[in-house]
Amino acid sequence: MTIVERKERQRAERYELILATARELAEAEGWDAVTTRRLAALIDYSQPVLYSHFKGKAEIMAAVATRGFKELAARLEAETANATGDTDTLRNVCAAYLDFARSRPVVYEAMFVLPTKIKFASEETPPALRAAFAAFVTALGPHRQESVFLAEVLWSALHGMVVLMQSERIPAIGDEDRLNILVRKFGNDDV
Amino acid sequence: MTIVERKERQRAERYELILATARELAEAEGWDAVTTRRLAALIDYSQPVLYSHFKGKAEIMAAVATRGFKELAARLEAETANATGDTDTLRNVCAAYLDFARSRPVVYEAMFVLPTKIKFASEETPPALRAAFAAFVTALGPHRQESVFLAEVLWSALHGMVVLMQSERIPAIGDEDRLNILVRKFGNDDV
DNA sequence: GCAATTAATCTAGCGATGCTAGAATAGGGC
DNA sequence: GCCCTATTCTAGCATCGCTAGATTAATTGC
Repeated sequence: MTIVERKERQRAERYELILATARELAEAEGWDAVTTRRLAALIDYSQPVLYSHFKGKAEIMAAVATRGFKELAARLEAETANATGDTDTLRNVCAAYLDFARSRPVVYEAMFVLPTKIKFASEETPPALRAAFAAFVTALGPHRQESVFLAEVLWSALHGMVVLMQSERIPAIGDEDRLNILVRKFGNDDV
Repeated sequence: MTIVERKERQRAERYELILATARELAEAEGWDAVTTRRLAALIDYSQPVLYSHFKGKAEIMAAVATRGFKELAARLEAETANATGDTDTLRNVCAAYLDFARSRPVVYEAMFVLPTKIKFASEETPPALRAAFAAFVTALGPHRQESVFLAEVLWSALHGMVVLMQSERIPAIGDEDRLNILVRKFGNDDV
């Protein structure tokens, strides 16, 4: 069985190599530059090898996105876990979300912008994605009415800020100010 | 000169035909289906004719987007103009924005989602786009601190709701509830 | 250790895409 | 009616995602 194991391990390594290379190429030149030919050349294999791991380019991007969900969830949960009960938890979670988007713009794009087959807000939703959303609900504090809708609106605002900034539709400067406003508006002093 | 005039008029008509056809095809099957070949076939001309009007597909989409800015600005200004001073102005403007996105999803996509050469928040920004943004500032009411940043955050929230809904990342139901929350949070009772 | 079988990988190609150079065709001016 | 100019089309390029079939490598059976 050890031969089979070795093969499986090598396949798994190549799977990871494809994902890492796709992400790096996207980070360097954008998703449009991630063509199956370039990706194959970068991993020193021919095109069809990609299709033995993934059904197509979209599935590669979905896999990169799934990794992103895990990282995002970890970052957000780190903030809610450390929550000392002070009122800064909401701000910290929002800041962590914006930081993630800033540090991994193309992964963010695959997760939340580009067409994806990943199901949101359904039973098939990946656990990491649910966890990330749950962090918003937690950060908004307990005992609030319509907390799911509230979290959706907060997330919408953050997402809007991210994509409008990334596409240069709102200025990069003002970042901090906008976060301040958002936290003030969604803080726990109910209006 | 009458012959030249006729030619110019025919060219202008064909320009409009291209834009209308591109929009209709996008509305029917999405922007991916708007290929230069299909578009040319639909207007009963060959491909290169498109390039005598536009530099490329991106420019056609930008032209459709520009028309969209005008329509959006008109819709939003209709709400701020009718403002009787009551507190519903903000809600009406937000609702008008969401309605526009709902009624013209692909135009909205060209305006605010897809990569575009149209400059936002700069001196080259089209007047209609400025007017639309100004409507948000107005709707938020006078004498408010950081009114531009505030408007940017409001717009971000609305945009986030639109794109996350259109890409099925937040559920279609809850629409009304989310609007209620947003208006409550951004209402003029400063916190 | 060698042949036969199976698995892995590659070459080559299909039907599209956006875009364009050069040929063909129309139209207006004299 | 002829010529010239402007318009439009035909045909093709490079590239895209993806795949069938040939080819090579690895594994198994003897």
